[in-house]
Amino acid sequence: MTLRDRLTVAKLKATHQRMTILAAMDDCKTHPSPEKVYEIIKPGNPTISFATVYNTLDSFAQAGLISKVASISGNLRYDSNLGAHGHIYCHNTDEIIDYYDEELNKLIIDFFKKKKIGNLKIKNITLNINGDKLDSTKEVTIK
Amino acid sequence: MTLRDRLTVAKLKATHQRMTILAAMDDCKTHPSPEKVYEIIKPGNPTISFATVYNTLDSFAQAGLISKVASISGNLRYDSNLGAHGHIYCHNTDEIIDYYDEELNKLIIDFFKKKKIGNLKIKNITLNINGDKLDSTKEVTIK
DNA sequence: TTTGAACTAATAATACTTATTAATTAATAA
DNA sequence: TTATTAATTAATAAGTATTATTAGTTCAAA
Repeated sequence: MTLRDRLTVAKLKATHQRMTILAAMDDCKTHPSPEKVYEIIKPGNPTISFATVYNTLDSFAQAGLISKVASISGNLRYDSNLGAHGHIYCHNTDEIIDYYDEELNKLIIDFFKKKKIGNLKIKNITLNINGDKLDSTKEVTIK
Repeated sequence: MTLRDRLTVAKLKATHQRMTILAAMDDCKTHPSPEKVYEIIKPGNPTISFATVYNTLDSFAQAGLISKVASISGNLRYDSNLGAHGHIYCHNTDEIIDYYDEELNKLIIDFFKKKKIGNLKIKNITLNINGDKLDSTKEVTIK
């Protein structure tokens, strides 16, 4: 689906600013802060204001186009990956890395089929792995 | 262990302010923000400043006496429950509720015995359940 | 096109967090 | 017990992050 159509489906007017920001989120594999998104689009779109980026990301999250990610550092972070997945939080580098494992996903789904949580409309269930990178210049590896 | 001893073990001087704040955290079953902790102790300790509460909570977290909890709303939240447990995030009420299930805990531990995550020193693994309370005047129930 | 509601840019206001510093306090040793 | 000293605190200033305001602009429907 095109950027325009996705915005229309979300009942948001398809403005240049919004399409630019949505495209940037699509491309961004990290979990960027509003500041970071602003830096990414700034060179190609010098007239888009920071407040617009900030408010637009919030409206995208409200509309379900992206999601907010809880962060330890306290800063806002957004996630363009809407599928079920977990996160690895590297506290010492402030990185948030996606974690997905088919088997784990199934395990969790099966578990919550049996469990009942009342008075709550569940949006999603995610597994968080908290830790510190040992070598901050290298990647975290999963196998 | 007494409040005094716990502070001493953590290599923090056992001041009146710290013992007051640590006791408040012990009693607090929610996951309070610095502001909330300040409100709790204020009536009985009108001379303790907000900055002291703020900085003290941070030093407690550094020392491992309590832990920081990631929050969606972006505000700092602390947790006095240091055992392995997950959280239920109610986005519409900004509540964070502890979730612990013996079977789930075992499932996750067993899973990560098999998985290897490299270049990361894992502190803890928690399951987050995100959702909205249906009736915000009532509790979330688990069974 | 024209029209009107939605949106944006710029910036002001507010809220949150961190830093500074003089005064105070706890823990140690005399 | 008191003196000493390094750590801590209160008060507040400074720095960031977030939200609100508003005049002007843009989009999309007619």
